[in-house]
Amino acid sequence: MKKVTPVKKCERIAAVDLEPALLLAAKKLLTEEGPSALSIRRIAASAGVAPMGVYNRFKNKSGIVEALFRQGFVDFDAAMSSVEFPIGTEKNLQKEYLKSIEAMGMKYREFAIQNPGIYQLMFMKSVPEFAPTIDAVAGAFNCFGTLVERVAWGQRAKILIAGDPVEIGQRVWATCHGAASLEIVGITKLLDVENHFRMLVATLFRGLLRESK
Amino acid sequence: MKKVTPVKKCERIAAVDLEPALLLAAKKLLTEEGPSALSIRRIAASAGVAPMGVYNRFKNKSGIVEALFRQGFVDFDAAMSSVEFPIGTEKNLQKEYLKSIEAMGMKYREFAIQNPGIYQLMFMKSVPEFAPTIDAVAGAFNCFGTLVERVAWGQRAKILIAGDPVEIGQRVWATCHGAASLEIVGITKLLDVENHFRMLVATLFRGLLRESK
DNA sequence: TATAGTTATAGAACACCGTTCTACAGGAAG
DNA sequence: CTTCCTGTAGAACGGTGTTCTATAACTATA
Repeated sequence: MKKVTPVKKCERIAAVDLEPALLLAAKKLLTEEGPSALSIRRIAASAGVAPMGVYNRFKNKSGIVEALFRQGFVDFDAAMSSVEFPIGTEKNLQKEYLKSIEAMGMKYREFAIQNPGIYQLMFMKSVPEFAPTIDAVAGAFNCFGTLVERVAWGQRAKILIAGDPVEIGQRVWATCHGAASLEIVGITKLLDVENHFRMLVATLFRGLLRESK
Repeated sequence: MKKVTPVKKCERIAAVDLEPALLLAAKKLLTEEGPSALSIRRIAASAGVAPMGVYNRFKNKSGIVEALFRQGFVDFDAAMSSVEFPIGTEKNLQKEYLKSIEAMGMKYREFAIQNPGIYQLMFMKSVPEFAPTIDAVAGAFNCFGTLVERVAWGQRAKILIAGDPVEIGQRVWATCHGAASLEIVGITKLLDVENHFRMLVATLFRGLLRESK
């Protein structure tokens, strides 16, 4: 038995690239049937492979779930960053600023409503046996930076009250998350939930305004 | 085979009353080890009985989980209702009102922090295979009434802005839930989370004030 | 090209899960 | 005492995550 220099995994090219197929199948199961349908056997079967096919690409179930978790935050960040933001010192700056904030809020809700399975995985521990690694959590907090920057921008423009922009950003996040998550799990009697969300964000920012109007 | 009038279950007295013991064991498991530890076998073993002992008292797993769910809302309602509320038309009424609102908010957070397992069961679908019956959901919405009443009270006292008190109450609930749930799942970098919660509620109610101050 | 070595695969196996079935023990009613 | 019913324990079934085993396929070297 002679020792042999091992061959790198990535040098090998699979006939079909399984990893994306597995992730797609997992996302589909999570979205369409919820967390309890997210099993190794079903993911593998849905991708047309044996359960071991999952373990060959990922360490274990937490591994593939974490891949969904990370991709979720990438998509989430893209959605949030896509919202336009006032650039210069225009006329009616405060009005423009609040309009963009409202748009961010509505974009937040849109992401949550359109991706409830992923959203619950990201923010609501919906897969009980899964806990993200500290590395994945750090990646998740990156998206938070965009929000903090926009809060700080509003403070520099003398629109918002003073204070730690991280703490104030967390107030905004908590507010959006509260409404979105209650809506996802169906804890509401309201008919027009979209308008409720809009009003909630508006109320919070009325409370955050430097000058009362 | 003659038809016999059946004996009522409750006429029989068990040596030890198993139902409370099972519920206690279930709550303990949920609190100390999380939703994935909440299994029929472990609940039964923890109460010193075979798995069938659970099925004799409850229809199935959802049955015992729903009992936890219902009891959670009873305890939650008691906690919320325990917060003092200004009664008459005192001096500094607005100040007193806002103080009691802040106290309610902090009580909300206290309940969530001290009963994270139950809280997640109640508001975050933490047990994937469990969905409360419409009857249990109706019971859950009862606690919401207290909040709505206090919002309406603030409107009558000309402290808060006008609007549907149910919708405004939902804004308050969503805000508290957002901060509490993010704290429970650990999505925050803040050091003083308690103060953050207090500031958030204060911000929301600054936005809900009729007269800007 | 032929052979050796490494990898990915399928499938069985293990311990756990919720649930159901079966057989048995014990008390209540006639 | 006999009959009936209830609550019990334990096995069993199909599901879960995970590991092990044997085989097939592919890469690298002689």
